[in-house]
Amino acid sequence: MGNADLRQLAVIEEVGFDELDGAVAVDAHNWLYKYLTTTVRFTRDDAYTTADGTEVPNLIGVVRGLPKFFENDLTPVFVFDGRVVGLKDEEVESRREEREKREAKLEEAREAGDALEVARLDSQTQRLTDVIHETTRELLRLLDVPMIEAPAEGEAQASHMARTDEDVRYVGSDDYDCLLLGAPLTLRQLTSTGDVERMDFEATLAEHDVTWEQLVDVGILCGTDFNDGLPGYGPKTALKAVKEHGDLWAVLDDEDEYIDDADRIRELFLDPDVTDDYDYDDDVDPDLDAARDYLVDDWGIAADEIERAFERIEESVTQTGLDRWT
DNA sequence: CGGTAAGA
DNA sequence: TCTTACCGG
Repeated sequence: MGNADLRQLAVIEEVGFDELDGAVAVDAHNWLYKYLTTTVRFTRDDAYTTADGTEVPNLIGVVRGLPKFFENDLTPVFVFDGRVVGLKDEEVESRREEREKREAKLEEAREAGDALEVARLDSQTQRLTDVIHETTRELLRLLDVPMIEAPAEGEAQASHMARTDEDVRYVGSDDYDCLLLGAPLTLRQLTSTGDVERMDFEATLAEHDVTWEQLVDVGILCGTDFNDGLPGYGPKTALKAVKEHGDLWAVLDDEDEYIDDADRIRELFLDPDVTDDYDYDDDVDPDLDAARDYLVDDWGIAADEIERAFERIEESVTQTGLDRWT
């Protein structure tokens, strides 16, 4: 039941930032989530929580995460999710169960007086709140960072842009779904300090001598966000079966198995709900004073927490000028 | 999602 | 060698 199965099939190369340039369509949800779970420490609630208890770890996270793009000649285009798409009842149900399990553990920790565990579980349940989304957008707006609203899933829109928009060279996401969505080059680990992983769609197809449709079929057999996959089918077995029988239907026929809505799931990857009706200006001209005021005056962020990040943004944006691809 | 231990 | 289940982040 994991897309991580696809890692074993994907052609992935480590690349240095100096090998990259151009625009990258960043899956905003994935980037924010990753940033909040890795960089922002739940042990330091104080720095990220306002006087009235609103948690806005994203404000520091976003402003500290941006210089990495600018300093390396990458223009981020943040792609936000639209409406939630296509989740089956089973998936909704299992998420509800997960949430209830977490809440039970949280209650348990509260009763035991385990403050650290409470903070940890708390930060897991909160995560990407409406406030976090709204304030992230406002901050990006002030910093003049390009943003796109996806009609449905952000990673689908980002993958579509990388496939069809000649100015967009990469998708930025850690999600292996991007491979099934046909994103030519996906940059993983953009939030970490080390090297970036570049996942190559065409090279992956060539490596295993399969078509895009067949790769999607392999993914469905292993299991995706939308289905459970066949028991006993991991990446190797699924790939072998699809190549042997040609496509998903032939494999299911041979195994006398059935996957609910398989045709619909296939379409979610091969022909997702995306739009060409977007535009953005990659000539980034941030209003640094306004952004700084927003963080410090409106949200009470300590000025010294963000000063260095602002210096880096100012230097990199004014020095290189991010408009050289227009 | 990554790592890993266990089992088939 | 491959799949699964679990945990910690």
